[in-house]
Amino acid sequence: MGNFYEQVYAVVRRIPQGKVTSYGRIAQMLGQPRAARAVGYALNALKDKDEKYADVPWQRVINNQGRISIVNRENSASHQAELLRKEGVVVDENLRVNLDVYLWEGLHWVEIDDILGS
DNA sequence: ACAGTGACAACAT
DNA sequence: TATGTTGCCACTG
Repeated sequence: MGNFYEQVYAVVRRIPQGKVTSYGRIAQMLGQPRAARAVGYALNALKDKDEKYADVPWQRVINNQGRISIVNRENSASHQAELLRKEGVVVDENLRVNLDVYLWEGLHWVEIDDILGS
């Protein structure tokens, strides 16, 4: 596992309850604006990890269109929707979230430096 | 070393 | 809006 994954998890852990962000925005925060797919890949890898990563709120990451990206895989998409609704995020019947309301502002460079410099 | 694989995103129809 | 296409990148066998 590369350090990139760890950086992704560190940022995702900072997303407050009731807010969401996108794969692309996380990639930007990490200084790699085109690594959106890799971010999704990193979150996908969480299911193969131990309880040490159980606190990563992966459900708070959706795509840039404000839509849940998980495709099929035994309804895990609706599962993500349920987790978000429990946190107070409104997810419509088409698995869409209003980013104008729930988008997380993200981290400032000082906080980013704190995370990456660990 | 290298081709294949995604929970992406931008752009074109 | 809704699809389809193309470029991307970290990670994996």
